[in-house]
Amino acid sequence: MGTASPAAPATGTPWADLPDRLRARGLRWTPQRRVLVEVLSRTDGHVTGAELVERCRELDPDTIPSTVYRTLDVLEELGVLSHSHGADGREEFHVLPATEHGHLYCRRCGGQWELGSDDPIVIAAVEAGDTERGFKIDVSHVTLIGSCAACRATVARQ
Amino acid sequence: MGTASPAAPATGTPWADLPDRLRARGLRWTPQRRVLVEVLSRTDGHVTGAELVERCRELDPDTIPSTVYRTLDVLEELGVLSHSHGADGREEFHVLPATEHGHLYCRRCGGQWELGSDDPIVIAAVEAGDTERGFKIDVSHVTLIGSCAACRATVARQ
DNA sequence: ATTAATGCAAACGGTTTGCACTACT
DNA sequence: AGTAGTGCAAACCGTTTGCATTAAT
Repeated sequence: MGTASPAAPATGTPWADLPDRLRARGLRWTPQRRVLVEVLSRTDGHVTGAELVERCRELDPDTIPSTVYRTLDVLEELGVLSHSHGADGREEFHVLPATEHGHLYCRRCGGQWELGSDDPIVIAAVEAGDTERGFKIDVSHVTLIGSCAACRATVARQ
Repeated sequence: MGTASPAAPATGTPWADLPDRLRARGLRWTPQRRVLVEVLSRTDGHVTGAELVERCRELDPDTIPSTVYRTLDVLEELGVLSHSHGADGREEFHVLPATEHGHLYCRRCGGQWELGSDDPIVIAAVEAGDTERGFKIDVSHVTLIGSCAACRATVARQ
C-alpha cells in the first residue's frame, strides 16, 4: 500500500475521471479536493462560494476557504464548472455539463428558478441577441430579476 | 443672508426639485448631498458605488463613503435612481427616469452597452417571461454577458 | 430645539494573496 | 526530488454600522 491517493469519486458521474484529468495536466488529486468534489457532486443547481466552504466544513471541519476558492478556479479552468452572479451580486457556481442554465429570481418572495437553455425566455433573449446584434449571450450568466406570477397575483389582490 | 442652504441643482433636470422633495419628507438638503447629486447629474449610464465615491472626492476631497452610500439609499427610496449588478457582480447605480435599461457586457473585449426597454433582446425576454411564466422581468436588472459581434468575428478569423 | 445627517472608525462578508510547509507525483 | 497544493494569517475591496457630533429645519 504505502502512500495511497485519496479515493476517486463514484464512477458514472462527471466527476469520475477528475483525478486523472487533473494528473494529465500535472495537477494533483488531494484530500481537500476530494472533499470539495464530493460536495459539488451532491450539488444540483447553484451555490455560492461561501456556501461551498460551509458544506465542505460539514465533511471536514478543517476546510480552509482559500483552498476551496483556489480549487474552484482550477475546476473552472478544467471546464467542470462555471460561475455567474446571483441576485445579490455574489459569485454563484454551477456544475457542468449539468446543462447550462441561467437564473430567475423573484425579488418579492425570494424564489429562484433555473432557466434552461431551452427555456422560452432564454431562447427569446439569445435569438434576439444573435439576430439583432450578432451578440452571443452566455446562457450560464443570464440572471433575471423581477416578480413571479404568484407574487404578482398576491399584490393585485391586496 | 444668514444660514443659507446649499445651492439647488440646475433647473430643467430630474434633480431640479430634489431639495424640495427631500424636505417634503422631512429630509434635508446638505452640502454632501449636493456634491453627490452634482456627480449624478453629470453621469449618464451606470456607475458603481465606489466610482461615485471617487468622483465625489474630486469635487470634495473630504467625501466620506458611508455618507455617499447612505445618500444613495435615500435617493433610491425617492425613486431617483435604482441599482443593479454589473458583470463582476458589483452594485451598479443608474439614474431614473433616464429610461430604465439593462446591460450587455462582452467578456472578451470588456465592451458594455445599455439595453433600453425597447431593445429587441429585452422585449423578447420580457415578453417570454410574461407569456410563458407570468413573470415580470425587471428591465433595470437585466444583465447579460457574452461575446459581441466584433469579438466573434475576430475569433473566427484567427 | 429638534432630529436628520455627518464624520469617523471600526466591522463586515466574501474573496484573494504571500509565504513557509506538506505531501502528491 | 521536485513542485503543486496546503494552511495560516493577513490583506483586500466594496459596503455597512454604531455612535458621538454637527448642522438643516
